[in-house]
Amino acid sequence: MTTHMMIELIAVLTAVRGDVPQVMTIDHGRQLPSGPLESTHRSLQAGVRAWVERQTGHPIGHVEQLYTFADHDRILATTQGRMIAISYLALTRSHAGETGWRDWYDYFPWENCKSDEGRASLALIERLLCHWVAGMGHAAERVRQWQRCVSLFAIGDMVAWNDELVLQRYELLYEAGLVAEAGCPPDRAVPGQSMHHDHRRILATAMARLRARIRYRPVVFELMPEAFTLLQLQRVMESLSGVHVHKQNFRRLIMQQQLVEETGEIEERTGGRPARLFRFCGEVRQARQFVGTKIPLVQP
Amino acid sequence: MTTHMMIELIAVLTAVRGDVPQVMTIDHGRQLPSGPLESTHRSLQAGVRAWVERQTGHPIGHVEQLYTFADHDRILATTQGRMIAISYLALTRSHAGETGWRDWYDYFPWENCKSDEGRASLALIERLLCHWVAGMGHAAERVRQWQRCVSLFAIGDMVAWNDELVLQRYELLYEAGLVAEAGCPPDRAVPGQSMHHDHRRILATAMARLRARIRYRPVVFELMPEAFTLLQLQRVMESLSGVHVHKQNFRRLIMQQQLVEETGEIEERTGGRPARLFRFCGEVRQARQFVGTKIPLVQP
DNA sequence: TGACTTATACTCAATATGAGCATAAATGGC
DNA sequence: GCCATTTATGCTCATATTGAGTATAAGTCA
Repeated sequence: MTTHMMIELIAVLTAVRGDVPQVMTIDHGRQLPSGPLESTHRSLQAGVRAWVERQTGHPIGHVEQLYTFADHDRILATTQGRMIAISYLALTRSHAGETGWRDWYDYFPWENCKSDEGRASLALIERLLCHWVAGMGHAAERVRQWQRCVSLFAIGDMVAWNDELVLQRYELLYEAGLVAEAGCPPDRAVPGQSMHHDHRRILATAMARLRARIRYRPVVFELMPEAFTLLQLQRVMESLSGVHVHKQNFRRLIMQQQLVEETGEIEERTGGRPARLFRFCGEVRQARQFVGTKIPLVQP
Repeated sequence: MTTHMMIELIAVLTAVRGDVPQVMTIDHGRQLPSGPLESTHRSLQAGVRAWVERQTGHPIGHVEQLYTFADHDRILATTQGRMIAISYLALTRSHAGETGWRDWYDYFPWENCKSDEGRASLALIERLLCHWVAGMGHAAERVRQWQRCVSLFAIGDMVAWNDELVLQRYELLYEAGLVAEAGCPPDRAVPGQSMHHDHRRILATAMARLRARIRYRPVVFELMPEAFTLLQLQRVMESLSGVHVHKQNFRRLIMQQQLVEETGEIEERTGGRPARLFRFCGEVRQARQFVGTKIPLVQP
């Protein structure tokens, strides 16, 4: 009765260059880095950590388990066993001159509502989904699915855009047959690069998790350089979440939570008035490490 | 290089009887129900679902993956492979006359700050932790660990109790050698029943997850009967989170979010003035299923 | 009847939040 | 130097949310 399983560890390694969130890939951007759990790994997280550090040479800060699933498409022919994939979200800092990094929004253009490209992509999706729903047999089903489209893609201003529903939006597009992974011919698919297996799905899970995390936990700082201006921090938050932030309110919240302290240095090349540099005060925070962060993420 | 793995599915099946949260166990409360992933299971969640429904006869509502880990203590002697455990949180409704249900707080008395027993247990823990910290060599380490005790167990009113840190508190007690699972003799251990393997740890993870979920998602209703009074709902929330709620504010928030609608019936046996009965309006919610819940959980 | 319990409606002060105004201090072009 | 432009930073203000309490209604039980 006991079936033999192969365990695959999949990492969504994320960094930010400038203010563009990026993900580490292999196979020309078609796959996430992954490898089998080996007997030398002392734990699952140790396996991921060892594996990622071997690949990138960078130490990883935050590592977090995402999800475990049995991959349907990849039954192991040799052993009759199944493939179990355990996915992780890992964060790292800078990465000068490394290969394999791709922009998040190459895979999910519609998740970047800040950019023109993102908005164009959303407008196209709205039309395609409308067409998909229109082709349905039952009227009740039409209404139900259109409601789903409306709430997930914030169609028609009746409902606000929720930046954490990355996975649900991808799944809707998959169901609607609008992504290449669902067998859609490229010319009729929604914009955005596809990936092998269900790796784009895993990336969506990671994005959703990170967008949720940065709201309540000071994990953004894992992605920031040692010293940064408040605008740099804001830009990173905005690029991760894909939405705009009210500048003054953002500063107010960051300051009053005492998440950061001044380094004493000044950044001169801001393009305007020079800005104070800050660092994350992790030392102070470690004592009360379980307090949350609250960061205001609002609409444009 | 490929190692053979055995996959075990572990379920933390939770229900509420009256206003006491309970967990389904086997082996006289010493283990969580668990079983191997079988080749007939079409997916991991299907495996858990089929398995739990076979055990309890109840349909399960909400099922959610908790965590996957490699169990260190249980290397499979036969195949040289490792044991991988995938744990799930499952919610179900009533369960009259079934065996195997145990109170949450039999395992974690200190998590129930509402009860006298819980407060007594916390007072004892405070003394034991104080003793543990005092016995440390380095002064810096003493300070660091005491800080940790203070913030996790809200010692001394400087920091508020955080009901979601169930796992971190258990891990601290484990590190301090104050639980039976860590090899502590029963007479010197903290009150609370132990479990085999790391099942108490998994239960802690589930409790933490559920406490976090009920804040933002309308999952409480999975545990409620069809019709209920607002006080019943409040009592369930309080028992799950282990803290008190301000009655009037709780009602205000529930009502203004339109999570529930009146059934038109009246509950007469309240012990006081009769109360209106409500039901969860899931139908209405399904349309906008991605909106959150906000429930005020405060201190006594 | 009166003590006690629960239900329910309101009030009020303290914060938190969203949006904007105003000023400071740099840049570059003329 | 002067001015438009950019970013930084401090401050105000209306509104919404939250925590806590008062008041009253409508039952039970002794």
